[in-house]
Amino acid sequence: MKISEVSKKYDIPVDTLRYYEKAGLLPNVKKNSSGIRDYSETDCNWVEFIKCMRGAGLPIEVLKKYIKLFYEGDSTLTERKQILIDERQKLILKRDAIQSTIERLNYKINSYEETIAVREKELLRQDKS
Amino acid sequence: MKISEVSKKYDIPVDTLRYYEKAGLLPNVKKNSSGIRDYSETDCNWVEFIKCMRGAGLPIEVLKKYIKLFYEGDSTLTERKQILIDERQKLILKRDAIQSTIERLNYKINSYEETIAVREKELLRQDKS
DNA sequence: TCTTGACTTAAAGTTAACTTCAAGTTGTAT
DNA sequence: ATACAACTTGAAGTTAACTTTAAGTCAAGA
Repeated sequence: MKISEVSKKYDIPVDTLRYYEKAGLLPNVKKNSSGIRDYSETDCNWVEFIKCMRGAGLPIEVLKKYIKLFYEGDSTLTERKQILIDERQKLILKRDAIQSTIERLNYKINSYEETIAVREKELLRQDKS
Repeated sequence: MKISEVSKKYDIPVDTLRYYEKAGLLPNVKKNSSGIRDYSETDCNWVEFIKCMRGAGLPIEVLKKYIKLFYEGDSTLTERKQILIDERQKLILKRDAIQSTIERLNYKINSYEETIAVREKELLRQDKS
């Protein structure tokens, strides 16, 4: 798979894909004799994984570390697991912060609706008098 | 209230408080005759609001717009409400993306646990033989 | 063969949100 | 009075994650 196809498939700019590779997130993308990238299925799965994790805000550095350990083999299993546990915990906190902000916004939006309703009634009363 | 007290109360660096003010998020902080800031209760409430919204990732620019409109009075009520609705929607999407990433991590962590358990059993069997 | 569009690189530029720095002023305790 | 911590400003520096630019190479169609 060429970079432009991967780009389309996962909706990630080609520049970003090359950037990820340079940053160490895709250490195994092969190139043909003329230097053009050919993404394997495994590469694509990594791209999809990276997209998901980045979408939740995991830093490049963390993903880099994780992927590096992955390619080091089974001796890094527990370390990799710990990274995922740590990041999951951060996501839980982040999700909860967002959730309570959503609830605060719900409350505020309701207040706005009430205030606006009152203002409209007042205008109506003025029209009639 | 002095800036250092506000900083302590809300756990926000003084530099960040001054930065917020410069960015237009705290347009009403008064200064005494020698130029030292004196935060009113209203200022503090804005600080708390900003902290909450920033904690969920709302951009400075959005908060700046909202606060500007607030100080323009009742004629901006519906526009302010719309900003909150838009930002709430973004937060909902963000929360859901994080939630599905958490679930994916749950699954992966479970897989790691199983894999590690198998590895440990294998080691044990080797020890015995 | 020539053009065109996709590919390559390294390096510089951008954006958001701080964070630090330099240089000076003020308030309080001894 | 003097030290010293906290305050002030404007400007420069930092970090993460892209994004753009410049300058070139490669492959396929007219």
